[in-house]
Amino acid sequence: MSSQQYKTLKGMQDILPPDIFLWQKVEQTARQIFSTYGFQEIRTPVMESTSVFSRSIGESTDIVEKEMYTFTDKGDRSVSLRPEGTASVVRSYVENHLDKLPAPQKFYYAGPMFRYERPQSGRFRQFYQIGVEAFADSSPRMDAEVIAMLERLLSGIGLEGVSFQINSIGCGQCRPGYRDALLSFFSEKKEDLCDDCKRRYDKNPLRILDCKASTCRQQRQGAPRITDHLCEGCRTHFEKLQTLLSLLQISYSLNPEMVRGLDYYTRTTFEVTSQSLGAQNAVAAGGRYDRLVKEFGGPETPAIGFALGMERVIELLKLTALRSAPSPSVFFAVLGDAAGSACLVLAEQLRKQGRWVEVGDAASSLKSQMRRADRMAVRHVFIMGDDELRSGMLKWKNLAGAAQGEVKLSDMELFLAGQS
RNA sequence: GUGGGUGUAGCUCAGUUGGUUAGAGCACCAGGUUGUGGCCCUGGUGGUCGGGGGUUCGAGCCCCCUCACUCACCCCA
Repeated sequence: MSSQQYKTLKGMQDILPPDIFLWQKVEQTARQIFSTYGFQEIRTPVMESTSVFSRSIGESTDIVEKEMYTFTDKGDRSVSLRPEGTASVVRSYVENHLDKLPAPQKFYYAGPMFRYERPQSGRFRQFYQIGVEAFADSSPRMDAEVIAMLERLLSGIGLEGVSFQINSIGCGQCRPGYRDALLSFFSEKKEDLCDDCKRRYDKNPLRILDCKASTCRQQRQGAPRITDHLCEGCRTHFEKLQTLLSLLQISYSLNPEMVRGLDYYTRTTFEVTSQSLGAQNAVAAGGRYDRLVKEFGGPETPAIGFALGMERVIELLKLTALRSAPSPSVFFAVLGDAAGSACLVLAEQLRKQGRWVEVGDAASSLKSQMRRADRMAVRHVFIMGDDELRSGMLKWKNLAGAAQGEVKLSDMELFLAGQS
């Protein structure tokens, strides 16, 4: 405790067994499901030129203004650890001319992100996201596919009690008009808003819509809705998406007050939340960003993606899923040095077949070795001593039940094959 | 960056109005007669009571400072 000199940095943590098995399960499921939708993995560096993030996420967002791990490298360049995944993927898309691949181009990534924030429940300075990005398809069908894929992932790993919310925040055509409508609506109520919202009024008025303060909740009664201000294109896109989601039998709710923190979003936005998580209740979030590739110097390319917060998903899984750590299939309890050596050889043979095999410590008692095997939840224990070595007959015991018996050394593999 | 809460064994926590070598449960290790786990019994390992200073004859308990963790706000996955 206090005698410990070294510890992880604030907001960073080790991921250890048995938790790690949940992480692996989520990652494996994601890879499997994503592949059925034609998404391929992309790995980008965790560090980029600072401008990659500041230009895409938005110069005046909190992420860029105060939450990035930014420093100057030895070549006097400003570099930053990635605070999210999309900017890097878009940079890579443009840099590697991925638009020349058959359209649409679909990618996923998994890895750590970094934000210098005060940690709290479900929020860390190093956190992991699994994300996907689909380029060069502006159709609401792609929106529906991406959302369906997310839904299948979450149900595939056994998550329950999460809800999908969708919204459209319009495009460069219609959002300015909505923003003006919002500003004029709140202009006379500004003094009654909380201090944070007075600031939001100038900086990001859409944020007033999801303020938690009760006074602001009252003040925004009757505020104009983005969905009533969408241009023709955005409106039909949004309506079509809803039709498709219903067709796919994905349950969702409309949330016209859902806003986005990142500047690059257009049209469709969506979010998956859970009531079991505390204040940071978003499990996954995403949306369409039809102008970002162009802003990065690439061809005009629509795109949509989402990111899922691993720690939050794991937290939810821990609430419901039973934790089953893998366990050895075979344990050799050995008595005497000669038996120990013999079992070392046997263990190698069985491991070649992919079995997890443990060999006990010949220096400790049989009782102690049995206890150890039990605590590891081993399926089969074999006892090897001088007698067995001489006769070539091994004693076996099934720890789950209490069955025991003998088996010829030469029949062991057959025996195990029959048992499992 | 702002506010609240908590810091006693690996984990979860007791610790009476400040008073002798600081406890429990769980976990871990080992025994309970020759080579058999789980249940039970016994024993053992393990703590400078987050750190520093102060008050006192005496501080895990009181005061100050500090650090860490945690929850919430801001913001966000």
